[in-house]
Amino acid sequence: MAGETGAQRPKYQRIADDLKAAIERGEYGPGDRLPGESALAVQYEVAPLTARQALKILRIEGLVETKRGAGARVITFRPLRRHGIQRIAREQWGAGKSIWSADDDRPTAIETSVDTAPVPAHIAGMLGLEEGELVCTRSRRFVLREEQRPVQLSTSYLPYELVAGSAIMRVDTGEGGMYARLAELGHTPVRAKEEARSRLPTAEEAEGLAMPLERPVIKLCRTVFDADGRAVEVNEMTLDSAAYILDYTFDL
Amino acid sequence: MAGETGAQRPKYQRIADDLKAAIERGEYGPGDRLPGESALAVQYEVAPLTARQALKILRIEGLVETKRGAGARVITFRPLRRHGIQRIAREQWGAGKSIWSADDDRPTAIETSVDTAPVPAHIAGMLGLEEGELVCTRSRRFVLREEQRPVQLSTSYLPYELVAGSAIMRVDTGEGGMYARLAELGHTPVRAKEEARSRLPTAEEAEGLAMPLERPVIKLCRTVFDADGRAVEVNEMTLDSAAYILDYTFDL
DNA sequence: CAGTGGTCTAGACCACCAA
DNA sequence: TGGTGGTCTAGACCACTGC
Repeated sequence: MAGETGAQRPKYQRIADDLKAAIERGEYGPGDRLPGESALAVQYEVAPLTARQALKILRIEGLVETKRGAGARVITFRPLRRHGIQRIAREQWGAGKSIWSADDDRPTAIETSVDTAPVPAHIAGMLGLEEGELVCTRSRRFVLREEQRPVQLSTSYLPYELVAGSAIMRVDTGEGGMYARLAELGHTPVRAKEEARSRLPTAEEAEGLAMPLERPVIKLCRTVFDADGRAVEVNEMTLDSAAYILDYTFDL
Repeated sequence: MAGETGAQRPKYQRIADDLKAAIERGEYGPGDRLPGESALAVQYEVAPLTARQALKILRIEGLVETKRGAGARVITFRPLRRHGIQRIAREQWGAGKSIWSADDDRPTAIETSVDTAPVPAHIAGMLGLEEGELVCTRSRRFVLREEQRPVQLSTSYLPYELVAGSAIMRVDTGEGGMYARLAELGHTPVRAKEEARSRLPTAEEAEGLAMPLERPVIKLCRTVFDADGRAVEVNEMTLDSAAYILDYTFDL
């Protein structure tokens, strides 16, 4: 049977392929329990560890969720679509809307904390600050409203000197959000830069996103500039890589 | 053990953390060989499999490259920065430049193959074609010139009816590339949409990119539209997730 | 050739969940 | 409380690399 492309595909890959295909066919629906690793071991005549490696693949891809006493259950897999450009377009916050309303799946909010602290070393350069200068930090955790599932961690850094005393330092930034307030302060955001890369999560990130350690996160870093070219905000985001599609639409 | 700091952090995670820190400190430079798994097993007093799990983490993050008879060697890790927007700006191809010249790391070359085939099902909708209609496919493989390292697979789909007989169906599309030719055909690209998501590679993708099966790829799908809003090209790209930073800079 | 990593087996203990 | 997955051990064989 084997012998086509790369000689023999490992057993755990074949088992994973089978399970994926079964999920694809609808044989296991969202919430259904997959066969346990011991059952798979018997069925495929492999050692339990080999069966587990197969399940691990599905977990990395976000197809199943495994819990210790429970089994492996199929996830309702509908990735969020994040519109990187339209969502922070001026029409959004200019009209008093939250930037989230530009997304297909708006269901998100939660757990905002505002603080003042010395600028972290890796942020200082991006904001044009010296070591030791103060920034306002706004940390948020976004959770899907219905499923209770956390999908994003976010921390914004703004120069303290710029936003001190403004509504940006309050948990509720008011109509139009942070960008509308920045505009009122004379620093209208006119340009943004987003950098996306992928890496494995830290223990804290994995816990905060309720995701396995072996699944990568997308680190998204947005820098926003005013008309003078000054960086007024750096937003570091952490996304579950299996939960998101990033979307950028632009004119040439 | 001595310190109870880790509490419940798995041993293989601790070992991986140690190795990452050592690489960070420069203790192991690019090309250096890390201790083998048996050496690690002795050093940390764990089973060989546990040591291997640690090395697997470094391999997923792209810090080391493992080969069967050789050991684990530290990678020269300089992620490529891909400018999603500027690189296909009209000034680029309009001036006769290759779109790659917009990137910091232009060192990329090819293996182009052009073909004509029925449109794949998942592409048909994006191009507004019916099942069975023909498309021109341009498949390429991009390799870092110096290191010989493959970093991207790419397949473009264009409606056959649109490009039949043009230079787009030749391997060398001429000055300014495909987009300049599309403009000459009366379908000047004016708008683009890029979708990025992450998943584990297929066996073919992993082989084509010379990367491990357990490290995710970034699937990047670009659709390009002309002034009439017609989709004239769909480009499906596969990127090594450890090798790329995606960069989108835009006005609000 | 000796040594390496990749896969696999056959056990074990533990933390945790569900019935 | 019984069964689950998460971690770990102690072996094994094979494919491959470098000498």
